[in-house]
Amino acid sequence: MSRYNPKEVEPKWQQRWNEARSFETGASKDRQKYYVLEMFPYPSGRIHIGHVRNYAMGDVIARYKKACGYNVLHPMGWDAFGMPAENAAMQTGSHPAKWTYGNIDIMRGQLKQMGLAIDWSREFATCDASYYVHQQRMFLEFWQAGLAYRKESQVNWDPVDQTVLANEQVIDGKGWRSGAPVERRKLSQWFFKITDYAEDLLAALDDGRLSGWPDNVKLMQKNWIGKSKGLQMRFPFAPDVKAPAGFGDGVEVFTTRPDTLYGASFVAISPDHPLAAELAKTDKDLGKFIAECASAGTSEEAIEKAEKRGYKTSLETSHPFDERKLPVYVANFVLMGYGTGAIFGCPAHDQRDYDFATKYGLAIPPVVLPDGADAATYKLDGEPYIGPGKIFNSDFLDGLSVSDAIAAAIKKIEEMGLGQGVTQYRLRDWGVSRQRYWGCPIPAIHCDKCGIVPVPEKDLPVVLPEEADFSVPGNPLDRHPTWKHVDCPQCGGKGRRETDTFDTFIDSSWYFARFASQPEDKPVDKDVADYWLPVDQYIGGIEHAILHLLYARFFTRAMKKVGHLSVDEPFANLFTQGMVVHATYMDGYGHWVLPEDIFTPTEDELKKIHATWLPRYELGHELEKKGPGFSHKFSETSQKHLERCGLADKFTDRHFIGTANFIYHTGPEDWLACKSHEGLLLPVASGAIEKMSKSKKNVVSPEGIAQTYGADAARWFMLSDSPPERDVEWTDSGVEGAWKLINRIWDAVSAAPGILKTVDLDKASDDKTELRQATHAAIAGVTDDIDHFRFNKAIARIYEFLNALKKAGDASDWAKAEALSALARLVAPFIPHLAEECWETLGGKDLICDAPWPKADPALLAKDEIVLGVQVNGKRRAEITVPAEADNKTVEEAALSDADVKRHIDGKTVRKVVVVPKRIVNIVAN
RNA sequence: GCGGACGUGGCGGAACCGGUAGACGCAACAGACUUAAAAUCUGUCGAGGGUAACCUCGUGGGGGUUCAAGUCCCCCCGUCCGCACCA
Repeated sequence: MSRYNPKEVEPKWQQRWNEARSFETGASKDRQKYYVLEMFPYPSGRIHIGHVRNYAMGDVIARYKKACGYNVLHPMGWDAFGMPAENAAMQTGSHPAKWTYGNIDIMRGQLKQMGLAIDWSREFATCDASYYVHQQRMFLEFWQAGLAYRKESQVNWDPVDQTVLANEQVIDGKGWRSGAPVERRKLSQWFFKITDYAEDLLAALDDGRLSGWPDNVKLMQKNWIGKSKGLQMRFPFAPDVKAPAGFGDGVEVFTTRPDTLYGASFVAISPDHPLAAELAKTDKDLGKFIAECASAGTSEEAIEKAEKRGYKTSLETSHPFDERKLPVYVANFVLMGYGTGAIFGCPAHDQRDYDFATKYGLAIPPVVLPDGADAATYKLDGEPYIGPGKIFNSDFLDGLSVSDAIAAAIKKIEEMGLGQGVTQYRLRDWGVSRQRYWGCPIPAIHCDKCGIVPVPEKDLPVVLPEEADFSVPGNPLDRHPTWKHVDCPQCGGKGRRETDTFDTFIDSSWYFARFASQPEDKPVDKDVADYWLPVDQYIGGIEHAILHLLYARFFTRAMKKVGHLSVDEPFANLFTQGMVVHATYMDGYGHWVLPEDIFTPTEDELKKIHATWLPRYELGHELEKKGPGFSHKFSETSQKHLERCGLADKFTDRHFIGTANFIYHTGPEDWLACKSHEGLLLPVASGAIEKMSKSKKNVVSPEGIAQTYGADAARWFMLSDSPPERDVEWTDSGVEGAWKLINRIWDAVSAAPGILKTVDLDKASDDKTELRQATHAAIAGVTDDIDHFRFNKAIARIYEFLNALKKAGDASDWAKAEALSALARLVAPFIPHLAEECWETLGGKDLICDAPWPKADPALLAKDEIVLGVQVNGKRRAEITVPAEADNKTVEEAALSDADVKRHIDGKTVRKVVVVPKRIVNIVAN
């Protein structure tokens, strides 16, 4: 019996699959299709273990569905545009294209080593002109169809890097790379009209079109779209007010609480509101106030702390229902981007309005009376009342419930012609312009005469210039000496290319459609795309729950509108897998340490470490307990050591001890060890188990694992321990366990070489031995578990099956052959290389990746006898064995005559016997 | 602040519609094989009590519904995630 050697076996089968083109998807449409897709990777350099988990899951599904007879599409490509390539160019001078394609070559090789059942013939990168040309084409179509437009908008501008930053790239009001305070600027940008689909994107979440999506993702999308119904209405200026030019009608506000209109005591507009800008022209102090608001931080913290501030303008509006006049403020807490950028303030029933009114001494009249309160004596108790109740102090609304009053107020305002009920969304149009080089060029030309003009179809693709200067910040396309200078396609005069490129989220918004069909002259061949779409199973990280998935859903609708697709929803079933996490390690100097550099010290080594490091440790503890500025008396040994090293006085230095911060929290007896560059022994403490990241060095390389244990072991372990949607901790003992399993399977198989040639499994057997029952239970269980994405349970069942197989030493050859044949096929989706090797050794026909999935025989799943638990007064007291088909009466008699049961009901009267068929018997006695 | 998910042995986790809590794996311990170690194999493995059969307790805490609760309901505690001045 030879030991299993993945280093030889894995490449051998990868080559066979390649030669047989096992995973290239045919064009035949006669079989039922199944499209399984994992979110494609960004080519950052090397694959990491998280990729392995992601692609292993998709691979299980792909291989399983293929075995079940589906026409499976399982492609791979590269999300290849993006900032890291440009950053690399700035740092190393390597061109983004060279960097990106180089990484792709490396990562493709690594993925192939994983033995994934991927149709590599469909591979592409989004930075291929042959891909993005269609993106440009579709942009022009969207533009024509009114789905793309240009407008001025506020952006986060990094004055050092000279680029627009996404909100996520602004940290505490500063640019994430430059650290410079971010400015808000108005820029003319391209937008996609995703708000056109707000209602449908929302509706599909609930109407069954996305029944295959996890609830949490649907909820996040729902919140993101943020639908709210309310009233948009106008507050006319008071008769004696001179309205500013262009604003004669008054102030347009949005509210979800028109029931509280009688509680209004002010009107507030956003500092970014056009009316504010107009007023600032003649009011310097207001201009100053607006500037202050603009420079305030946009971080969470800043918003949290930001005080409600307002500037009282000279304007006043009339209340629509009574004689009151309401002052108009410019207020920092009113957002221009939501609603109309203006509100009416009802301090009694809104926290923000309450804070504001308190600060500026405005009236706070209550208009909602909580149930059970007395209208005559009711007073607010230091805070606004947000809950339900009856409206009062409100004339025609008095006595109505909140919801009835909302309807009544809207009706009245509509009758008065001051506004109408509207639906608002939090979702805003998708700004897609980026001042970057490494992205898809936007095919538009600016002409002084003709305005903005589309690049004619025949001139597509607009490709990036190869030469570009990355040595200074800013957009290399904009400062390129020649690229942007072109003639206007309309008038032939001098024009300039659009130098912004597309947000890379666009690239990933339709790649799944391109995988299905790749004609040269259009984005997709509609017939072929209609066959493959939607993706039957999409798999990826929860971090894409909102943006990527929402954009892809929008893009699919937009592609449908311009005639490329027939579906609304791109992904029928979505699975969000957890991350791979790993313990972090830090040495005594406070440096992160790679797991592979750590070892368990011998006793001698530990003594040496203690001699040097215990004083620091002690000190650290004291510092933790007492805070800085304490005096500490060292133990005698520590003191001697310090003096000998000349460190005695240094230990009062906070910085010095700070370096050892991490190790204070671990007992010295638990210290691990590593060696410094100079070869010195250092203590190492293990810390939080976190997402693997380069900066914390808690990474393991998939290549290293594959070298030691093989790709199969890595795949098996990634799927075995935790449920797929949860995080899994990478541990050495875990992979070793997987490696053991591989050898156990190999041992079982190699004890019966050629058994599938000597035993004819087509000849039926009426054998009903335990092994056969175990075989069919395993088939049924594993099948069900894979169908429900429970890979960890499927794996547990395979272990159980393997244990049963080992115990069944005396089973017939026929039963053994059946068991081994099933075993190989059941493990094939998880550990495909070993499965092929087993299949060959057993004497199976052809490749196992083409073999059909085993079928469970229902006759063998049904057991003749079952074991039932018997409870007395709800506590389990005995077990009885009864025929599976025994009726309740027989079961009851068997239970009552059991010796243990008799003992427990001795001296009591049996009141009731509950028999739950095939589950349990409960005897109630007292 | 709003919304959501989760909490089970030393660890990762099973437990389907409320029906024998702890499947399977890891770690640990004992034994076999070995000059020895590794590997492998066999066994033990929630806590407490008992020679034993067995008994008591036990799914974050408290209460409730039920013949029966990890599972359902109410309250509390804790962890994680999303959104966040959204009118």
